[in-house]
Formats: sequence, C-alpha cells, structure tokens
Amino acid sequence: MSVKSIFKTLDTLDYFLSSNSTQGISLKEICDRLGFKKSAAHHMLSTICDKGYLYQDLKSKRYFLGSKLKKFSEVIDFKANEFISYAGPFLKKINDITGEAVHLASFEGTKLITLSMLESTHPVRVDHGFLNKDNAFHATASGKAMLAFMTEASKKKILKGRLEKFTNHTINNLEHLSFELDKINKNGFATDDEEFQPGVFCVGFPIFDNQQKPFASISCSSPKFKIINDKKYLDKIKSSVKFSAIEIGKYFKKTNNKGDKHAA
Amino acid sequence: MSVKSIFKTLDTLDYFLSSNSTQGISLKEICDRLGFKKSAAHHMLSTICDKGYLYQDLKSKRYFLGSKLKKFSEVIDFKANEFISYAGPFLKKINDITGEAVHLASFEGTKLITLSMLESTHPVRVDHGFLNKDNAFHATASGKAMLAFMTEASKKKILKGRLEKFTNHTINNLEHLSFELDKINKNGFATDDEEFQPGVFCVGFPIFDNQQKPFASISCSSPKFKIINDKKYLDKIKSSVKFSAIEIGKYFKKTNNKGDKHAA
DNA sequence: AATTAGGTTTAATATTATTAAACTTTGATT
DNA sequence: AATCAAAGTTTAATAATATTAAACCTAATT
Repeated sequence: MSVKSIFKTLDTLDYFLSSNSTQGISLKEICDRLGFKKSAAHHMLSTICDKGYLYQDLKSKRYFLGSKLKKFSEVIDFKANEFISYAGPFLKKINDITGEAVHLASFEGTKLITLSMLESTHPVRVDHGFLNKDNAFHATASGKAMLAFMTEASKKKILKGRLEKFTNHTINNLEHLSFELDKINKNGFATDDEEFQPGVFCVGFPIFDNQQKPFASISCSSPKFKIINDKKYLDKIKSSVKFSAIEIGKYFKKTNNKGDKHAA
Repeated sequence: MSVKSIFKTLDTLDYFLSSNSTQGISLKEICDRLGFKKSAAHHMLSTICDKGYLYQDLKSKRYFLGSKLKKFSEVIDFKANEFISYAGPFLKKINDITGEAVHLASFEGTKLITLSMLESTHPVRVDHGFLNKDNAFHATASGKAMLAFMTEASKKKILKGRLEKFTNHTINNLEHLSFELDKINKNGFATDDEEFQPGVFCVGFPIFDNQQKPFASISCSSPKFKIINDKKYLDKIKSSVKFSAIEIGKYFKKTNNKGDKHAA
C-alpha cells in the first residue's frame, strides 16, 4: 500500500529536482505540471515549508528548495564513491574501444540505480543515461546481470509486483524471465534486446564483491542495427565489457571494502 | 493547516539526517524514537522507498538514505556560498578579538537559518550552534537584527502564529516585540538577553544587500555573567560585530550579487 | 478604479491513513 | 534441529484526515 499524500509530496520534491529554475516555482506551475488542486497543493506546500524542505519567498510567493536538503549529501554514506572512481578508467576503456554509451549500475533495495555513465561518441548515439531505470531491473542488461546472480529471496522481492512493459520486447512474464535469468547465470552475462528502449541493444556483465554477491554491473548500449549488420561487433563489445567487469571486481580484493551494505 | 502524514514523513527524513548510523535504521527504532505505530510506519516507509528517498536493504531490512537525496545538493542554488566565503574572515576577526561564538545567519521564507559559525575558544563556552533556530526569529539577536529592518508585511508573516517561549526571558508578546524591534531599528543592532538560551547574551547586527534590505546578520554569543562582571566587555563585542557587519555588507557593492532571492 | 489571476483560508465530507490483529520471517536459544 | 521470541508485513474495518469547492485576499495590470 502506498500513502498518497506522501507520494505527492515526494513527486513535488522530484519536480524541484528536475526543474532547473533559479527563480523558484509558483503554486500554479506545481498544480499545472503535477495535476494538483491549488488548495490541496497549498496545504501540502505549507507543510513542506514548515519542515524546511522548501521555502516560500516572502515577496514573490514562489517556492524554492530549502538548504536543509543540502545537508543530506554530507551525511549519505555513499560508499560507492570510491568504487565509482576505481571503475572510471575501465568504463573509459570500453568507451574507447566501442565508442558506445557505457553505464555502471548498482541497486538500492529493489531499485536499479545508475552510478556513472559515459556517452556514446558516435554520431548515431544511444542516449538513455537520463532515463529513470528505477523499475527496470527486469528490462535492462545491467539489471538482469545482477538479478541472475542473486538469491531467490532477493529476486523475488525485486520482481514482486507488476513487471512494467517498456517496449514490446520487454519480458513481463515471470516464468519467461526466470528462464532468461537462468541462462544469464549460466552464460555469465546479460543482454537487453530492445527490452527497455526500441532500437537499443545492450550487453551487461555483473561485478561481484568479495563474497561473490553481485554488487554492481557494467553495460554497453549500441544501436540494434549495428549489431545486426556487423556480426563481429557484438563480440567486440562483449569482450571489452567482460574484461572491465573482471577488472573492476578486483576492487573488492584490493581494498577491505566488503560492499556488504548491499545484500543480494 | 498542516498535513500530518507529510509531517511524519519529513520528520522521518530528519531523523535519518541527524542519526549518523552507517548501518541503516530499523523499523522498530523509527517507531520507538518518533512514536509511530509499526504498521503505519511501515506503510509510510514503503511509500518513501517507492520514491527512492530511502531504501530498504533486502537482507537486513534496515532503512538507508537513498542516493537520490544526494542530487539535491547539486541543484540547490545556494547563492549564499560565495557570500559565506566572503564573510569568513570577518567572522574570524570577531572570534579572534572576543574568543566567543560567532554566527552568520540568514533566512529562507519565514525561517531563520545558520549560514556558518565559529565556536568559542574559551573554557566556559556558549555552544548553541547545533540547536535548531528555525522558529527563533523573535528570540535571537540574529533574527531580531534582520526582522527590525524588514517591511511590515514581512514582519507580519514571520511573526504569524505562536511566538515560542524558549526561556522565561523570551519575548512572546507581539506588542512588546514590536516595541523592541523599533528600538533595534533605531539603534542599529539587536541583543538577546537570555531570550533563547538561559545564561547566554548575544549581540547581533544586520547585513544589508544593495537594496538596503536585510539579507543576513552576524551575532556574537557570550555567557551572561561576563557581560555583567565586566562592563566594557559588551562594548568590545558590539564594536567588533558592528565593524564586521559593515565590512561584510560591502560584498553587495563589490559584486553584482543582488541578494534578491530573499525579499524582506 | 476596476479587473483578473494567483494565492490563501475555511469548513463539510468523501476519502484515506491508521489501527489492531493475524500472519510471516528471522535469528537466538536450547 | 526445534522452539521461542522479536521484528517485519499484510489485511480489512473504521476513525481520522486530506481534499474539495467556494469564498476570500492580495497584488499586479489595464
């Protein structure tokens, strides 16, 4: 179950996050964009302001992000930072070899998150770096590469609920997906054949921590037609991603970092 | 009016902000500390997790701050940063001369915020830097120093609602406060005579932007007994704070920064 | 000075959050 | 390995709250 007023509140904060206005946002704009009634929105915004997460300028009456929200970044124990730095050169390597978009992903609870990315250098580019993949665990190479190596309990939690259909290739059937995950587990890598975005084919390899749990994954995305036209292109991508995944995995051996905040 | 479930939600995020656990927080702890029923708290937390502001570790079931919250710091247009840097040496100067705690304050909407602070160097120290002063506009030298120079409309908004009584010296009567603000306006500075914390006496001067609106304030806090025992001590504090306030005010002349996101 | 658009407040009520209780899972103890 | 206790999850009924429309402000614009 989900608490509607909380949902709306956090949607509103999300809207402030995505808007890059420096002039604040008016009540009207919030209502128009998020479909709220002005009276309810006003009640909501007053409450948010009471708590200091937003504030309303006394004169213009426009709303701004409160400086309290800045404090979270200081406090979040985002261990991944060090890991991301370590991985950087290896993402770059894939990008150098293939010229395609490269993504480093991980997860928080049941959500897929993007840790870092490099964009394609080709004129015809795959560009989905700013898409929200929160609920695309089942529909991306990054997501499936991790899923396939998780415990049954973890898989179950992540796949609980509706499997959103992003394209007509998205696997939104649990049995079919289980079969797919078994295959990935056996092969050691995942593909995404237009399952998240039409025309985009991705290859993803898991990265394991020192307990052999999938902690992250790297993926490389290319236009599908290239894969079709050039049979060797896929192999080239696959081997470069595999190499980097293995190299990045050594991070856990080199450091004492256990990656164990994530249980999988 | 205030929306209860939003309030609880943001209280919960506040709790994560103040707790510095790296091991996450359990449902039970949240309930115990914030007085929630476990069932309601669970509904709430699920919703917050849905939106990615928190996440629940799959194995331990403990809750963690979501990396989405990190993104706000990148987006917040906290113009004050440059201002804070500029002010730094002048706060230091007061601290060098008096050895007492020095605070640079400003406001967001109707809330008083602390931009930066220096702690006392004396063995008997005034230490209220980490107290929340959100609603202490009327009870602090910093707050009153700004309030006294605001438009009637702004004053009214800020003082609307109950004036919280922090000590038995807190002025929680509107008429009395108006009188006090008039005096501050005439004298050019504010004092806080144990109005926020017992035993603490503060002196605050406003800092004006280039439209002559109060944009911030600096204050110096000392133990009351020192002020009583040494009649010249107050003068020493006053003149050093005044000097710095004027110097910091020159920031707006030197830069093109208008400080006009704040209307006062 | 009148008009309008946006913002605020109110109070009634339809909807939702809350609750206790049942249920499940986990992990500790024997 | 089996039992127990403690924490987490789900349910469905209902008590309590969020929502709504309408009235009311306020400030900007003609």
